[in-house]
Amino acid sequence: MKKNAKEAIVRAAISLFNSNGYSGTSVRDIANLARVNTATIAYYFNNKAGLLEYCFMHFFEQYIGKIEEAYLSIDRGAKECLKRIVSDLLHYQCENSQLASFVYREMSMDSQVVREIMSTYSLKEKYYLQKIFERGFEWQEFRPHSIPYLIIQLKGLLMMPFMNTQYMREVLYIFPNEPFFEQKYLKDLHAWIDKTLSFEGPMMKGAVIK
Amino acid sequence: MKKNAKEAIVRAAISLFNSNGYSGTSVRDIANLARVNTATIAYYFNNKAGLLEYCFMHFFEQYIGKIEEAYLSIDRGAKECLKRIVSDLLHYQCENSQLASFVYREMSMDSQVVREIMSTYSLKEKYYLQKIFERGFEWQEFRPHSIPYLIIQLKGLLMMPFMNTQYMREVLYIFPNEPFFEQKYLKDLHAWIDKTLSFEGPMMKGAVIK
Amino acid sequence: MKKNAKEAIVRAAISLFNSNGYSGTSVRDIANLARVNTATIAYYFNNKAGLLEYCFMHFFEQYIGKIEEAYLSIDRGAKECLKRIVSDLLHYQCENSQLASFVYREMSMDSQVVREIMSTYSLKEKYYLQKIFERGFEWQEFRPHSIPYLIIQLKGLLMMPFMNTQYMREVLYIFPNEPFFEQKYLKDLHAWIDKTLSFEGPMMKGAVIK
Amino acid sequence: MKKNAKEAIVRAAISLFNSNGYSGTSVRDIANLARVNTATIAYYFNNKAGLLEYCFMHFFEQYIGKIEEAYLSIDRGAKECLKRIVSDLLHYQCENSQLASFVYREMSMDSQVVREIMSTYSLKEKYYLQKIFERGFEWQEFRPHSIPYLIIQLKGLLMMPFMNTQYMREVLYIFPNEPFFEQKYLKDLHAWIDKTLSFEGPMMKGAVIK
DNA sequence: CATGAATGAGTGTTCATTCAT
DNA sequence: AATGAATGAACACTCATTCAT
Repeated sequence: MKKNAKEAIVRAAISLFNSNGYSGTSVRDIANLARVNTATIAYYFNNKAGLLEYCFMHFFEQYIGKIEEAYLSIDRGAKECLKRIVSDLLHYQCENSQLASFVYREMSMDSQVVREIMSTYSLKEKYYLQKIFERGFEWQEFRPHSIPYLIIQLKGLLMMPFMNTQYMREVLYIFPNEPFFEQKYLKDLHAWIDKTLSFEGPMMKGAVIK
Repeated sequence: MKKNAKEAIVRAAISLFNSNGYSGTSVRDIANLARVNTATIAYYFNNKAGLLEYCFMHFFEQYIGKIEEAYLSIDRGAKECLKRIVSDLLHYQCENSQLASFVYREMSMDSQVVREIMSTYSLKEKYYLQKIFERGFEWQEFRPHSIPYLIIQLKGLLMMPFMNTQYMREVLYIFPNEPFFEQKYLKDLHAWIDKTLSFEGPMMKGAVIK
Repeated sequence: MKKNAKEAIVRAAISLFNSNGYSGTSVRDIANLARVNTATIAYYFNNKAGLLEYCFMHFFEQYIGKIEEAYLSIDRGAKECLKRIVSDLLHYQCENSQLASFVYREMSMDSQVVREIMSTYSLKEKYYLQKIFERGFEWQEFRPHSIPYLIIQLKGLLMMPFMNTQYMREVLYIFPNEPFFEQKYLKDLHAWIDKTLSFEGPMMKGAVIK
Repeated sequence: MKKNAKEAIVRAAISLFNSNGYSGTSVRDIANLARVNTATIAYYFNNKAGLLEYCFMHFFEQYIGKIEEAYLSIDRGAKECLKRIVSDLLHYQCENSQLASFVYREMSMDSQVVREIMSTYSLKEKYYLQKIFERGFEWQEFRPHSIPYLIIQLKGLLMMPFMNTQYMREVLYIFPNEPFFEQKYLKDLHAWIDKTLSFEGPMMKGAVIK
């Protein structure tokens, strides 16, 4: 247990950042929860900001990884590719719901630190989505539309369940970290791709390709 | 200028809470921006928490007001009613984008204060949406579907542009407080209602009624 | 009730000063208890210090008054006179136990304000007691002894029950504002005068005078 | 000097609490006098209240210790034992006059903190005094009398010189921390035991035992 | 590898007081 | 005669951070 103090710190940090926010969490709180000395955090991450940075990096490294990996299958069609991305990202969020929730929230703050980390990943994500949408328009899989507005909608649908998990649980009785949710919500996301984004449903794709 | 110190405080608070978060903002920062003394904040709102509460109340009072008002037109059809709600809420958010942005973010925190204020409004909102969806199913305007999952999607689409305005501006070049955005995004929301939520478009409704 | 706001303030002040001490009591607390506005206190007493001063003056004016009045009967013998003083002061303390308790405590602070008020009264008190003791020695009513040391003992015995009323009540089950206490304790004080201060008891006095 | 910051804080605290009272003293004042940082006080004592508690504990631990130690000699007679207690306590107070003065004053406040600490010690003290008085009555060393009333008088005589040292110095010209005072006042206390408490003087004890 | 001691800056809050009304 | 609005200064306390060990 004492061996990986670093991991314990990260775990504690994610949990507390998620409940109380970054500036609402003190390094002492984290240290207490992780059962290490306060100075140990400085030892591993230099700063409180360093710890935040580590969490963000950790999250987005994998986040972008999923997108990049799925993008390799672009040749099987834009819709197919997008569906896979949506599926993988949803799965990733479900598995790391606390981290996702906290990262999405903190992203919206004016922090210089966050801003710098984010920009790279945001641009990468935009790049891939843009590519896929353009391909979809070209091959007439998707209804022509403003790409930024599509990105908003897609991200809105994807992120929403993790932006306010407390509301999800206590008002809607939906539990985003249960496997049942993942299956069910994935269908809804695919429905959006099929109905709103695409021309008129899954069958169209075949017709066009031919 | 000295007359309405209270209003100045609220304006400053919304702005700073939006950029730095609630716990990332000190009452002294607010006081400085509002050009009043720190103690004046305590005089009007007792607490920093009291100021937060005031902002939340202010926001949700109007937010629910819009929904209640629009709900009166339920007899003209569920889809029509829902479209009006979406339109009004979007407009309200655009006009108060800072407040909306900050409220949506802070809602996701584990604060006891926020929790208590929220619960009432969240339940009211759910109540009206539920009524509308049920009516839509009954009159066969909407595809039958799990109501909570519809609420997530609707709220996701509605809230997303205001959850991370910085990302919107700097990555997607979309400016949620400009009138152009409102018009354009409203169409997308209506498209979701027509394509994904409803059976197959605006004309269907008449057909069914017949 | 609104007529004599001043009296209400004083009453509230005595009560709160007694429980929480002078610096432990805020003018807002006093104002709240007296059901007046905070500024009303400033109106009547200028200062918080002014209110304290008023309480002290009020207490010592009467305190010294009792001594002066009793001193008029010095010709009936020093012991007789001292017993009357002791009796009157004890009675006065019992009737104003809260005020007495608080004044005795606050006297021991290094406050400049208190110091100045006190000095006059302390010197007056000392003057009369000194006179009485000297007379007692001269007429051989009292055992010759250092006057300051006698004053300490006398004051110690007189003040003690009011210096820690909470201890009196909760540990010794003695209630200094009940009439029973006054009667009983007065006997003890007289006993001290008879046994320790005087030569050998009440009867001696007559013998000497003869 | 930097080594024992804790001790420096306690010394400074006792001095300032004594002059200005607990609530009249700010932690910054204490920190300045002790030449440490304000936060250092929180580091060692958590709270301002924690520092107060420490002072009280420190005082009463030794105070009760003196009583308990002296009580061991109860077999040599109640009067003898009581005289030793009085002697030891007087000596202890003289050596720690500032602390004693401040503790006695603060005891009379309605503070919850103080109340809790006190109760234990007050009861212990009462227990031993009661035992001694009862023994004294039984062996006919002491005049039968209500024990609580005896305790008041004894404590009044013992504590008085330290309850208002400023008055002692400036009005009576008595300096409670000088050795001369201790000797002289001890005689007075013994006189009270011999004259008022006991039957008729030191020799009586032997007579009764026979 | 990890920590206990200590800190300067900053936190939210409360204070006694003022002043136009 | 009495007050509501507003304040500057002070309050106890917590913060992230440093550094010798």
